[in-house]
Amino acid sequence: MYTGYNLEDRVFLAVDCIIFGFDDEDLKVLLIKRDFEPEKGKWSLMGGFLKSNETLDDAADRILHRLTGVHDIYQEQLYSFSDLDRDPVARTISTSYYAIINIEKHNEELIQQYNAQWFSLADIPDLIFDHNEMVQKAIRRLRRRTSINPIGFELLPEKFTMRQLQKLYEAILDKELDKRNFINKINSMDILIKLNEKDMTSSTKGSFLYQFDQEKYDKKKGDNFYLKL
Amino acid sequence: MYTGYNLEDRVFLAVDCIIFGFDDEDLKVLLIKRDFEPEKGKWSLMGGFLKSNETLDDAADRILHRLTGVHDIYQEQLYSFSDLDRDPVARTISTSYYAIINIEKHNEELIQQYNAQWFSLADIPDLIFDHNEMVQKAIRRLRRRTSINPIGFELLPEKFTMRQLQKLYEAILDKELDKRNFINKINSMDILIKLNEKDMTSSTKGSFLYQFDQEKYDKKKGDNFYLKL
DNA sequence: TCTTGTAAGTGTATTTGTTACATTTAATTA
DNA sequence: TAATTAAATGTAACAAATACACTTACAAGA
Repeated sequence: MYTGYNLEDRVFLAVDCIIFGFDDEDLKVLLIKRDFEPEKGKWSLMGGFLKSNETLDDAADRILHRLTGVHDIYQEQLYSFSDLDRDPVARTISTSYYAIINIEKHNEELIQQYNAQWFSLADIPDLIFDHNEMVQKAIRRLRRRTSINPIGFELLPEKFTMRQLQKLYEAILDKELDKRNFINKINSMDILIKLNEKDMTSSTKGSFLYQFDQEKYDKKKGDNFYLKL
Repeated sequence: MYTGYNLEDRVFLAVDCIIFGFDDEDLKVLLIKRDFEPEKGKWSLMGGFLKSNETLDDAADRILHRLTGVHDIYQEQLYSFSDLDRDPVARTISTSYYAIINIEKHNEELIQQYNAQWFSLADIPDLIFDHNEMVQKAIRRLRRRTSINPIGFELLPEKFTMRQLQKLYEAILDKELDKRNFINKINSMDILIKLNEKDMTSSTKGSFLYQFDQEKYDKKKGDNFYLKL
């Protein structure tokens, strides 16, 4: 005899994704305008229900792919939300994930199909259910994670300037950083390759492009390096 | 018409609790010997199913209370585990929580009733399902949390010596600390009250007892003080 | 009562890391 | 060729973290 497995205790388990992107100025979140019930017409996170043949990670990846066309990007489970009345239709627990993607690489058609739009953190509208809470939690987590893991690179194009990287960190941490100190700290991590190429769009002089050195990073990962900005 | 709410997608949602305690020497975890199926006779975390009228936090509190007799102790959601075959009986997702309790304060009768036992971290046996993974994740989280939040005090009796506190941190972080540096750091946080009382059991000289100053701590909490040990 | 043993209690110098800060360079455009 | 714009670069002052050794209080036993 099995204890506890009462069919009436089963619940819907949703997965909602906070998708972060960066556009050279601002950190942004991708939201969809719902054209289905409940809360049709309101903004919300992209989400879906866990299927019986997939894990939560799978579901998050599927949901993200459906909206952006990309797979296998940085993604992390955030928290499971379970307020009794969080979903008015049925008792639904939601496990939230946050993902960070290169804003240039998503599939524009899909985004339009879902009436999706990028919102700067400062302009996030009222979302359905507890989605605003999820976004806030994701921002806090992303900030903390940034000091431990150099995940920021996922948000930039393959080649980027120091200035872009600094702008990104400033957007994530929501504070200004000193240019020289920033460069020194980044260089001391020793996980970037300085290219013999310049980006000429930003100034007449041009600024050197850098690339993330995955190999070096993988070697150092174990050392648990902490980047204090 | 509602999208996605298909009854067959519903799952069992379990809550499993990693319960930490400290006995002056070692950090320990409370495990139960299952006298019910599945995996009867094996060691596991205390757990249960989420009921329709409670949140995950509620469920974690209920489960913890059932085993230890205590309510309202430090407790935090850890992670939701969802491997397809993690539970052989039925598709079950488990949200794990970890709790830290004063090892002296639990209800001994309840513990015996559940065939529960405290295990040092080094001696944790094979557990059912993915419970070992949960415990490992909880340990990592507890270690990280310790440097941000002085949650360690929850594990000690109300009055404690500096040496006990140091032993506790050494057990949590699994490394030796310098006595003088430790005391200086703890004092610099300024959240302890030094009592005019000594504990005479540890030495002939006796060592002063301290108490956690909840009021001072609450005031400082906002400053997000970081304790690097 | 004096010697011995045990853990408690205490401060500083050195090293390391963090911050603050200003000038020169390279190229384009007027 | 002068003016403009952003890029690139190094150091000194300050703060924080670490390493480290001797004295004190008391009890127990000689």
